[in-house]
Amino acid sequence: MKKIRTRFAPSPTGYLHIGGARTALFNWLFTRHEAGEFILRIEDTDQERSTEESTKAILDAMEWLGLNWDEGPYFQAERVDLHRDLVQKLIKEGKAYYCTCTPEVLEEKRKKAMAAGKKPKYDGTCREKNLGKTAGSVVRFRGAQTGATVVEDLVKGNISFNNEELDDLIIERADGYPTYNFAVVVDDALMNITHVIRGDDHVNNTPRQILLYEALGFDVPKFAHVPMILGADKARLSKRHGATSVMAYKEMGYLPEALVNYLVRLGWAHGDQEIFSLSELVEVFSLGAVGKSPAVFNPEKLLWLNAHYIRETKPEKLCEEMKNFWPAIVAGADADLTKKVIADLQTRSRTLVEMAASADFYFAENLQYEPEAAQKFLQPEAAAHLKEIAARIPAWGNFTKEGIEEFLKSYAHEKEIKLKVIAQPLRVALTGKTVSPGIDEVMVTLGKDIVIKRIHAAADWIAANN
RNA sequence: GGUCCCAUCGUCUAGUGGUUAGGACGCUGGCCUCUCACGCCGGAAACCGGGGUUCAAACCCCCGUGGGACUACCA
Repeated sequence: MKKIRTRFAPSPTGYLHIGGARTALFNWLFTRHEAGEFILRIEDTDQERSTEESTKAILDAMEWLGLNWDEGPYFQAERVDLHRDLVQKLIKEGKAYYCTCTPEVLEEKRKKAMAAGKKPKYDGTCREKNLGKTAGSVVRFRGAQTGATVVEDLVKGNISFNNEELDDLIIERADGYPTYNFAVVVDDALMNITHVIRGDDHVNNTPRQILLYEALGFDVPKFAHVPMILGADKARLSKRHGATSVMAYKEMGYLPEALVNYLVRLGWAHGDQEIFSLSELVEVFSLGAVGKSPAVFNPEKLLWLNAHYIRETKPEKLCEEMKNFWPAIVAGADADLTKKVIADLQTRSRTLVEMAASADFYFAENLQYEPEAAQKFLQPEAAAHLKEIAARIPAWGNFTKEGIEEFLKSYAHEKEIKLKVIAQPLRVALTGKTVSPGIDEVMVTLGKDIVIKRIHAAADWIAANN
């Protein structure tokens, strides 16, 4: 049996977007599952729109997602000699011909045909003229005009096209560069790609490509067209639906595991399972389980998955991830402290950005109180409790989560008050907010000294403001 | 317009002739509780419509309807 070889072939005309990432992911999973080889090829034959920055951005995003490749990146534009040779071969064999119709004339004819309610396909003006190469001429493929071409698709099943629907597509442009449909066939064939997995916006191109494979004498690979990703309005996902760049999600504080897990569940399922690690996916992924219908991108569920992975990830590892998100003051903080802060915040953060935002009070030199919080809880009746607690803490030996809980409870019991009577004022004193991690966790993380200092500061504040 | 694809809760989906149509996100009631989360228990919520085939159809067939893609000297 032939070794499985797949490829991801983005065009470097922008960042790697969500849809492309999922296509890459499906390719990668299928290949790793089959122990095949995954090739990366940059389709940069559009000289106008391709940029190096885009190429780099795509590579970065692939790496961030953990989608490594075995060969490449190859650059299609560096292979034009190959393409041109094969174009010449087709011309010699009478399977392609020069065409001198100008884009303007073609556009005109298209409009007319549309207006008359006819198919806007190339009318074959130059098909039998046997023209030679001239300035501005292009090369067209002489397509079959009868019969049918069947695409045997691994996810959609057999799709049949009447060849008369297919017109003579341009395979080499006036500038001497091959067009997509030609270059992709040549490269996939020459790179021994066995399975072409791509978005289903390509299904209509596939019969022409099959004809090209056959004309060139190449084996036709297997095809798998995965459905599109749509926005909330069911239109193809685009910028107006929100962030579509993979790296934008990194910047917004998403973990790659979350994005991968979310993306794979768009159009693919394994029973009722929702959570998958990359290695687990490699084990269970199959193209047969890919659905046929398009999926709407749902940011809420992504957020849930991200929260899940933030909760599940070890604080040590999150420390690393958090480096780009912490406020500036954290730079000098010691790793032990940041680890504790992360542990406190893990169940309460849906993104790393959120986590950083809710961590600021830990590092504040002079804690600011939220006005409503201070007004409600930093009242004279709380001051005595705060002072007494601060006075007792130094002697309290067991300064752990459990120890503090015990300390607070026994204090409340002794004073015959509810725990919450002192918990909220303490919370405001220590965090400046009414919402925070558990008061015991906060105290442990902050440490005795800062706790005492902040409680005194709150008592002073009460005295000064009443 | 033509060609092609698609169709189960709002969304992602399980389901391949006989199920109280299952799970997840979101929404929602409750429990837990020092606040907020987490967690746990419960609820509302779907087979696009019409014809067939069959003892029996979400599942098979046909026709509608709706959505999407393509229709470039873009990929």
